[in-house]
Amino acid sequence: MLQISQIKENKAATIEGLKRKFFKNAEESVEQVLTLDEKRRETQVELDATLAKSNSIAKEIGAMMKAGKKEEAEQAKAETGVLKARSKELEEALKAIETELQNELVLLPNLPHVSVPAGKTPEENEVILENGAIPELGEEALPHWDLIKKYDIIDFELGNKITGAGFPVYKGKGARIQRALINFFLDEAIAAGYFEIQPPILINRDSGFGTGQLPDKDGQMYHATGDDLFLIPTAEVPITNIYRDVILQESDLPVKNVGYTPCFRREAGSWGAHVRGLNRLHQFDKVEIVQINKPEHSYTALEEMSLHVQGLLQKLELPYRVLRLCGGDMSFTAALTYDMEVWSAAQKRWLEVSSVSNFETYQANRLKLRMKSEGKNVVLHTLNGSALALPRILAAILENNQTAEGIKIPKVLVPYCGFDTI
RNA sequence: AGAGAGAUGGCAGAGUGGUCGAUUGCGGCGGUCUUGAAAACCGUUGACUGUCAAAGGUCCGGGGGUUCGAAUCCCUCUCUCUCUGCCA
Repeated sequence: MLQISQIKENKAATIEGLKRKFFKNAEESVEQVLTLDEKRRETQVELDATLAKSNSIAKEIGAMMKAGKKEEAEQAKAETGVLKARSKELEEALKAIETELQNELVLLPNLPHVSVPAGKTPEENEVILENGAIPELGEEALPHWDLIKKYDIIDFELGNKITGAGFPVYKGKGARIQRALINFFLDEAIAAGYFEIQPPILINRDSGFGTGQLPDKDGQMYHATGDDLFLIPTAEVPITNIYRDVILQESDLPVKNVGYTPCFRREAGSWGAHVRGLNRLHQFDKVEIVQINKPEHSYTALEEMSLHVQGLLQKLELPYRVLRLCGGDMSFTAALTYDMEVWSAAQKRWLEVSSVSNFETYQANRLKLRMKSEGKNVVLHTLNGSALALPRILAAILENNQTAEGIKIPKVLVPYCGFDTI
């Protein structure tokens, strides 16, 4: 959620930023927000004055009662009736204005960072780096959905039976390489200074709101209606919400957390081409890194996170590229996002395996996540990124490393797996 | 799941209708003393909002109500603890 104070101070820049995110009616929305805020302040001021008067009369009545001036007290009581009615009126008005303001504010996406390229579609994302040799496979090379059958390591049919489409069953070496990847990713993050967290994977509405999944994206999450809880789409949600309504000390920063969780996404409406096999699932595993930083350090942290993710891909010997997303392709809440994609040699296309973003104050403002600095509360910056999401990494490993003798496991994973070939 | 008890400032813990935004202790901060430290003693110390600064407003788990006035009374929700039951 954008900060009203920021919108007020940088009205033109706000409108311009909203436009770069292809937000419709930017002028009108900003105007509406500012008008509502003005109205809110006026109402608040009048309400405060009315309450102040009531308070002082109530105090006087107390004194009169003590002094035994009963009649005077009765008279004063009669006086408060008008004030009471007025303050009730104002309170209701204030509530209505605040709700309206909140509803309006929540519709505004985050503003893009200056370095975000113009553009609307994925084609307009900027490729800023490509690393690693693209493997050339022979004609007989198989896509991963055939490889998993050939070696019997992941079973989609069994998943269909137990749950439904998009819930694969990992078996034998398939299960073991999953576990190896998770441990490898966690160990690497811990070595880079991250603190491991194992959060709940069901979240309540407040948490969903805090990181921006609610109110508008509830259709993307699985909903446990009996308890009104949601299955997390990413560990970002519970790990960032640890800091909801928290005021940190300057010395606590930066906060660097890492967590492994399964992730659940309904992916309603996004099924179709290019989603075969492991490319898109309803349940998948992911190790997520989350940082909380002072505003002046957040972009350095973003680069650091990007390099961390790239280091993982290098160690796994996967060819990858880094994209800087354009305004139109970035998520609602991000100010700057790098996507990491690995080359899938049999599908012959890039697969997104990580998305590293700086949200600046957008989430922190909703979360009320601040730091106390020189007596003032400063809204902090939040960042997060996948490090990494498993299924597409596994797909790339399977496809890129296939040989006549089997699939070669990347060296760095061998100690974690306990085998070097599938 | 059933019965009972409870939720108050960083922590502990008073407060049952009128200078209570809240006694007190610990902790924190400042000082005296000391070569230095500790101890002791003195002072100070909740948060949010608002403002140039004030004033003002809000907050005693959340929400609602009674009252001129609520931490205190009523309703409701959530959570915690104890006992019983069940269970990985």
